[in-house]
Amino acid sequence: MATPLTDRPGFLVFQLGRHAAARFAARLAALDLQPRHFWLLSLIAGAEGETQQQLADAMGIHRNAMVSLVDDLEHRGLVERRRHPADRRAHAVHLAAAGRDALARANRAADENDAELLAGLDAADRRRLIALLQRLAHEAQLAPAMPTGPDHAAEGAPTPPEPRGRTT
Amino acid sequence: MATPLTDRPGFLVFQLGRHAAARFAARLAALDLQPRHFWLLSLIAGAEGETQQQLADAMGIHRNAMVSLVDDLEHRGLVERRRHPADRRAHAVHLAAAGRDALARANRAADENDAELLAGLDAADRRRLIALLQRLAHEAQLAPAMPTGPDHAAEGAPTPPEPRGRTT
DNA sequence: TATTGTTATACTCTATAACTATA
DNA sequence: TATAGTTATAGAGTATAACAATA
Repeated sequence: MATPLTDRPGFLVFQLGRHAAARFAARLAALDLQPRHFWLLSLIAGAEGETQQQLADAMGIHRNAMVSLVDDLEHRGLVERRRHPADRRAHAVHLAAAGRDALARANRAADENDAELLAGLDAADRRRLIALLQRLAHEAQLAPAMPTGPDHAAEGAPTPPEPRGRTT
Repeated sequence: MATPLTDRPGFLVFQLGRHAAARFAARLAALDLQPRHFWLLSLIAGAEGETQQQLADAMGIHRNAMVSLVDDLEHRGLVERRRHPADRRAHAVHLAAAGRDALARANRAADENDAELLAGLDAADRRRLIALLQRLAHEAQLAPAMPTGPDHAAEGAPTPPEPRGRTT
């Protein structure tokens, strides 16, 4: 007998991730933002002045896709592209004052979203679930997504193992 | 202080879901299948003869998108569209013999994928995590995705609360 | 010679509307 | 009048290649 779909952790995280992202997108629409914008704003707030390449690595996307993402936020006046102090090819991406406000509002929307997602769990189970998910993310070597200290130079952001969808 | 991204359950399930889906897609590519095909095959195997509309509801997609999905599997000889016994507008979607074989192989790929995802957890923690995720999915009223009994007529598949991404 | 940011292109996916045949 | 399936269309997202500037 095959494992039922609903007993598969991979399927469950996929389905829950899609659901959470859709709900979050609906909430963020009032702020004219998308979940990826919130992710990027959070990254920049946690490490100001990083290059677009570094930010793209942290989000697991290509640097080409990062261009339009930074464009979006810059046109809204939420971030700034400055000259990189050490590399004239690169931009140093910084948070603008309006970006801090927008991030604060988006964080409140994320709080609501997480509260809704965890509605059926008590405090102890919430802690257990988050700890287990963090262990999975760590084991999968997913980008830390928010470097907390000054010691995050070169070892992060492993190259994803070519998750191509099609062979044709 | 705002909650770090990596402490947010919504972000964690999103990131892990994306990762698991990408890894699974890479494994399934050898079978010329995508994760959504596996999902659909599993649904049909669990409830033969359902209409495309019912299958679309279970997967949380529009019936328009279901057409090409069933087309894909039918062209590969994995499923069959038969006349619905009670409604001549509808198709009854059934699994072909080759579909059972393909599903068995895809289930083995899913087993590998889940094992990789859970690599860092012992058996007890795996059970705890799956149980917690199932409670979240149940609370979010996500489609059961695999009706186990004959008593799943009309009450399932709640309409998703318009998760539109854009206002413009 | 390699890397950063950028643009262009094609491809996939999604969302919506319309049409038909049935109910 | 409403629903199941289908088709067509436009939009968004993704992946790849190429280029200029700089390392």
